[in-house]
Amino acid sequence: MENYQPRLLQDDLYSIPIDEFFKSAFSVDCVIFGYHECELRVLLIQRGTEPFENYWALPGDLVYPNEDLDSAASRILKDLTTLTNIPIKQVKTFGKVDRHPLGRVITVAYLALVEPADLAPHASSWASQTQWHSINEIPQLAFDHRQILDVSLDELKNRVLHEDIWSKVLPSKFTLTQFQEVFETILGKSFDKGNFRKKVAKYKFLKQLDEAQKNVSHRPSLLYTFEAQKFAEMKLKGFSFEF
Amino acid sequence: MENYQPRLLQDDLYSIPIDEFFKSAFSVDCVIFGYHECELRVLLIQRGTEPFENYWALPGDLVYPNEDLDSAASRILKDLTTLTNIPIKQVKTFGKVDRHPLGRVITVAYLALVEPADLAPHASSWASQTQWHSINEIPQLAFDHRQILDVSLDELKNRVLHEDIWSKVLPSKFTLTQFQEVFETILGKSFDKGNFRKKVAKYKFLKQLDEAQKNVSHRPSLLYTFEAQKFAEMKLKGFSFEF
DNA sequence: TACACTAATTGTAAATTATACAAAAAGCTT
DNA sequence: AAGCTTTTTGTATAATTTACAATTAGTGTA
Repeated sequence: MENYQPRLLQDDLYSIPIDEFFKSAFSVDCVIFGYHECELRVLLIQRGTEPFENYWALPGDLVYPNEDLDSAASRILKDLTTLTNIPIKQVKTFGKVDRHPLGRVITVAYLALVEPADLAPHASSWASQTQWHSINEIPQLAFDHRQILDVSLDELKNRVLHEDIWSKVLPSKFTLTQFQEVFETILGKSFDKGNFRKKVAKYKFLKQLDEAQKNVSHRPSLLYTFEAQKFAEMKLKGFSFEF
Repeated sequence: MENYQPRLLQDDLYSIPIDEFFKSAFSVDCVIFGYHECELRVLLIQRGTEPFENYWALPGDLVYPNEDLDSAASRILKDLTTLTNIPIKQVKTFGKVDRHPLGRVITVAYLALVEPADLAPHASSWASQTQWHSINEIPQLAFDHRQILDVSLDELKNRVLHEDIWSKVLPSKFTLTQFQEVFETILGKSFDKGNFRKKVAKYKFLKQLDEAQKNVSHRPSLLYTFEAQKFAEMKLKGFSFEF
């Protein structure tokens, strides 16, 4: 390691031994949003140890010395929710010197959107309490987690327009109304039903089935499926929703 | 530090002493784009030491133990360009286990857009060669810097539509043609002049001056200034360019 | 069986915006 | 004064958005 000297500032920096740079750690914090029937929630854990004992916090963990950053995020998501096929992507890294009371720890925030109903009741290997919290009723959070949550919520609004993470919270056959509700809930706006449907009809990745709802006390809706392949093609060409 | 135990996996992880987690380091790499007269370039340095000796690389440095992440990025930008009032914002963190041959080092990429003409010839405190490279002629880069550059270029295209970083590469009084050229160069498209101008005329943050170009051998263009205040207001309301 | 009820689906006219050009204007140059 | 170049304005058409209204297809009820 001795050759890797910081090179920009020669004067004061060279007086810091290189070992001092290798006394920090990094963690991953996961912002796991859950969408179910027009409700947006986030998964929080209650801490069982100091610092911030008993505070609610985003689920997170230190990254193993031999573990990729992305792998760490997937591991945490899986341990918490048992879900493995959910895309979890980086949001931002938080690196204030004093953000962790016990040492220099920077944390990388990751974001996922899941359907809570998909979760098997998760194993108790996790000591602390785990709970969904409505996005409008968030308790005081440990560390800088409130800031991380706010940034992640903005990022969620952005991603739902540019990526297909919304597809994970819809059943395999869904109505256009359900589709619309996902966007209305996450973006916090509402759209004219007729116009929304007309806009959406152009998208080739929504395929209409020869099948309709049953046992609803009104005109049954036609069902659609999501064709991930087609979406990927359009995304390559720069597609994004414009709601 | 002893209380901060990783909590997710209890079995194998608890056998790793906590100290092992504090043997990593993090660095900041700066992707400094330069725009000048329809040319987009990036600032690279040539490494003077192993690993990757003599390779071109993004300017970067380890983060001081007592230095915020954002501060480290500003420091590097300032040392390299002497510029201090340029916004430099995080792009993404790269954290593959093997990305650095000499140890576990994750790096946080930052992005800035500057006007090369603003740079005072920068001090020689930096040992290695520093050079602007056209975005279309990038040599082989050290580490995973090519990937970092690619991701950052995408991010630049995105940010130029959502933020006012373009304002730093225009003179304080500019023509609408100059304004248009910035977007054409960075986005890699071209726009109809008349239509572009009509669209842009609506934006209140572009203020027309009672002043025109001089000594040009054609009809002189009216000059405009950028009103950052107005832009900030519109951005709060969700404004972004739609080119 | 017919009628009411609900939400799905389709339709439409007006307003707005985008697009592709063309024409006119204003300096400098010769 | 005529020509050159780029700016600036204009315009007719096409395309899209918007705000509603009307119709439809089921279920539940009289």
